[in-house]
Amino acid sequence: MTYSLKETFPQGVRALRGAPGTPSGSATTPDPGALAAKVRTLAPSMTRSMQRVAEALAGDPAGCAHLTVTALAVRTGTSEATVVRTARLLGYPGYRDLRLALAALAAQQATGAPPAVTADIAVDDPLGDVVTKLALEEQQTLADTAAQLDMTQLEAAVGALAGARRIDVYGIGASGLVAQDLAQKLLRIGLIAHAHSDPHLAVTNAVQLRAGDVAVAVTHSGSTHDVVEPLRAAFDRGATTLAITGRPDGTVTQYADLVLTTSCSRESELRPAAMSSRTSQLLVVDCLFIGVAQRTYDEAAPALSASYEALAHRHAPRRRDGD
Amino acid sequence: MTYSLKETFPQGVRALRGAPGTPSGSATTPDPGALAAKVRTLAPSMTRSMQRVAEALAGDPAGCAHLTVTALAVRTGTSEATVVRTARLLGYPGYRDLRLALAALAAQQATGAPPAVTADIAVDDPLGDVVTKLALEEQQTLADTAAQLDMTQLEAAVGALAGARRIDVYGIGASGLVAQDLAQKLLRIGLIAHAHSDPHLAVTNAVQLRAGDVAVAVTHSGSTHDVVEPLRAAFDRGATTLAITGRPDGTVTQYADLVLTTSCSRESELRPAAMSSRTSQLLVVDCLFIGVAQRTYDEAAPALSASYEALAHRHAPRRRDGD
DNA sequence: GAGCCGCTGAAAATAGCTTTCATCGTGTGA
DNA sequence: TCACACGATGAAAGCTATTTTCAGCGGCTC
Repeated sequence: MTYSLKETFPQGVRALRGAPGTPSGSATTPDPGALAAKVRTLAPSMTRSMQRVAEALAGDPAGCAHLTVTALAVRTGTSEATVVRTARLLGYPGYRDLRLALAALAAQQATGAPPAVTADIAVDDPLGDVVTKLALEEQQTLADTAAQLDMTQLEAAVGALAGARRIDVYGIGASGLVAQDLAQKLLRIGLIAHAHSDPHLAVTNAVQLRAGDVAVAVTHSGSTHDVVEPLRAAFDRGATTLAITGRPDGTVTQYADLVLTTSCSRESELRPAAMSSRTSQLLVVDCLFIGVAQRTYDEAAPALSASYEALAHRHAPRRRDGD
Repeated sequence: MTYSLKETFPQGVRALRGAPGTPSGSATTPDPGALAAKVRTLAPSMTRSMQRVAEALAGDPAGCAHLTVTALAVRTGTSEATVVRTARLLGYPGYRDLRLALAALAAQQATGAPPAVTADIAVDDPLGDVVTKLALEEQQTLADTAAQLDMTQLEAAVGALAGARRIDVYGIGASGLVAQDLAQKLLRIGLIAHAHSDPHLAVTNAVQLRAGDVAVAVTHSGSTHDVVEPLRAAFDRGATTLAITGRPDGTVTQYADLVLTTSCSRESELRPAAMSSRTSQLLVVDCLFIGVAQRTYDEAAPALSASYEALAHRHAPRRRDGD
């Protein structure tokens, strides 16, 4: 099987440093649950006709599984080419494989409990409903994120971080907090990590990096200039660069050796995507943290306890546990 | 689709009246579970090579789902024709459809027996397990938090924030990020909110508060001195004080008019409670935010859009969405 | 031991999937 | 405002995978 994929990845450049994005189809069944999430994640980067196809897929996976490329093209009022393009964007080598995943998904849905659909949070929802809906949405986001996380990239990212001489993390706004969270955690296990939210300082720091260092960019949009620039600087200096983004097609991935994609829950007016992406980002951060802690256990464990001890007296009478 | 079926049903007549044995392809999922049984039932009526194929199918449905006719023929040491014949005998119009059913079956099997048990994350867990376990744990935390949240207190807190002249949020370390998150969100909907992580500045600010202002303390331990002090100062000055804490018996609640309790998931060595409390805290913060946004919708909505507009140009070429 | 029957796989035929390419619409810069 | 460039799109060519055909071969019967 030799799929050329020419049309899908025409950029070419990235390939030199190992193109990210492909969901490393190695696993026997790459969890079909990821499909719905992927559709949502990638929808913004789709063209109109591709969105029509994606919509049909998400709407009736079981039905679509029975259709040939041509049939699906007709049903969605598009062409075979578009259907195949959509399949590629969703991470499958071609329509054939998408169809298999679709069948699997349909089976899972049929087996699994009824979806328990969460309606959008409305302006006049009573507070009790808000809590419930929010919790469910976030739970969904977590499941989606876990399902579509590229384990190969994650492994590589953990490896890079664990062996890094120095780690810089860039993030602005809400993503800035996630960046800080990552840096804080890594510091606690004895790594040299810093989060930068000031764009100028970030770039200033980035140009100090070199091979063996790691730079991490956290951005939901994938194109936040103030975050892309530092990463680019680090990339140019030869540091290993990692992007944690909700948009695998964003500009940030051009300068990222490794990409970890976050998925966003349904957005609503009161709760825009940028705000709900946090959950997903934090899960990724935690995975990175635990991964690194495992790899460097001998140094991480004492470092972790040490930081508790250090903070213990900061708490009033009662028991110790760091905040 | 025009399958001639000549070899399998050479009688010709039956086809006209709807051949039996065909799993009535109309149904969305023709029950893939039946496959194993069918193999057993039909095995006696199979030729030797067909049995070899059927055996392979029953033995490793997931694996076979990935194979083309040719590949399966090779694996079973038979020919394409035999594979197709087997598929027909099993009741599918052709190999293509058998393959779909196979994928569905594999998915069902995978879903049916998921370990589900959230054992502690161990040092030697493979990364894939870590991701799954983490996601499950966090989901559990969210459910727990939502379940035990005191709606009366939440209502009251939302009311206080919505009508506040000025809002101060105190938090240190990991909780400091949550504090910042709350402040950022409230700022976006036009409230005057600030997060303080510097204990001295926090106290300095706290003593400026008075009735009509709101002070929020975020602390997992409930007794972080650097957070309790500012809240106490605010409390003494007559401001409305809110504590978001995991320990409703902590010292912080002594100076809190309102208390929102967060719940923490099981802690493990690699993932101490302080670190996992974040999820719960953030859910509470989001509930507060949405609650306030609902109450002040007329001002909140435009303020929210305004902040997107303001940030839009910060993103490189592609479509807008704030970080 | 010879003839018949039907299983079997090689290869031809076809259906379905993938790629290419020309066209069209849209947004951009002069 | 117009010309230009670029990306999206579908028609059709090209190719792969599936299906069908058909000749050969082995076993079974007489």
